[in-house]
Amino acid sequence: MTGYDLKRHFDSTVGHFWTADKAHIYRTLAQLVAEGCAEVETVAGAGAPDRQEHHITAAGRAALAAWLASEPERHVERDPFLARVFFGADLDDDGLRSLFTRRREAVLAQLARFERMRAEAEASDRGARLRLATLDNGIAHLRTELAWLDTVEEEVV
Amino acid sequence: MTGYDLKRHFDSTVGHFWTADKAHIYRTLAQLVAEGCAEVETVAGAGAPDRQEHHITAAGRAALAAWLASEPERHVERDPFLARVFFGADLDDDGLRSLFTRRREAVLAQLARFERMRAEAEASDRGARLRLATLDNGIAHLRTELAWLDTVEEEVV
DNA sequence: CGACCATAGTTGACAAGTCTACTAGGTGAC
DNA sequence: GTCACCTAGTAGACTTGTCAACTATGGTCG
Repeated sequence: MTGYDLKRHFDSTVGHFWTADKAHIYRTLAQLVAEGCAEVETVAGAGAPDRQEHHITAAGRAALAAWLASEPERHVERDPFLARVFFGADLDDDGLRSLFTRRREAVLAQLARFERMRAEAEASDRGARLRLATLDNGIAHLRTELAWLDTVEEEVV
Repeated sequence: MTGYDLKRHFDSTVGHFWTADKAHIYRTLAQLVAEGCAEVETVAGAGAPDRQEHHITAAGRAALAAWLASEPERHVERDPFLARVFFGADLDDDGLRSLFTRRREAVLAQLARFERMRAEAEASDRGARLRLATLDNGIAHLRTELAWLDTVEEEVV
């Protein structure tokens, strides 16, 4: 893929568990090439600028395999919504209700996007099933978030 | 609180949705004081080093209120476990099973910690109920993760 | 014809956050 | 008595990631 392709993939398919800035993508690609994990092939663009297509090398595959088998790095949690709930007592009733309402709307919108993607997806082989499973993970957590919002709004507001 | 107190609170009560490095905490406190959002009071330590107790100022309360009412920043997701699942087709069966098993163990351990905290907690006033709600949010998502793991392991492995 | 949009990529300056090592006093174990 | 650990805080170097601006080319819309 090119950096541009990668950016689009990050924004669409894996965006719910991994985001990336394009400046970061291009710099990381350059680093991967410098490390011998990827190779670049310049392809003349058809009615568009030239594309710098990046291909994984044998060394890159080995590095990927090592990373896949390694212990997942501890995920740094940082949820600005929950942080607001934590200090929610400093909000008035309207502010608190608004906080929950906006959250619900954002979750519902995200859920609708995911379910549309889910409907269009195919679980042809194991790889596709696993990629689909990450989407199902997102959907399951969004539904949990909605159920939790229901309980909290009933109990607290 | 002192930076030291804050570090302990981050690690215990809010760690599941907001982590912090102590170097970062001390620097942020210094910045808050420089901005007039906090004041420092040096308290002689009782059988321990002096404590730099930080107290919120009126300006700090105003900034907190503004932040509470503001739109929650878009949370940057970055989940190293789901990233591995996404590329899981490049793992052999044992590797994939091990990935899920280790995840399940980590989730169960975290869930046990949260449920112990939940049992010890009291929902005395609205503030306490809201803080408890953030814990319940963590518990709900951990249970969802376990249920999802069950489904995935049945379907894919 | 000009405005705007999509493709494709680059760069500098920053902000955010982490790692490591350090100072320094008091407590408890062996 | 010395070693490890807890409290409490500081500081430099570093990595990571973001923002904003920039260069290009070609196509569509009014």
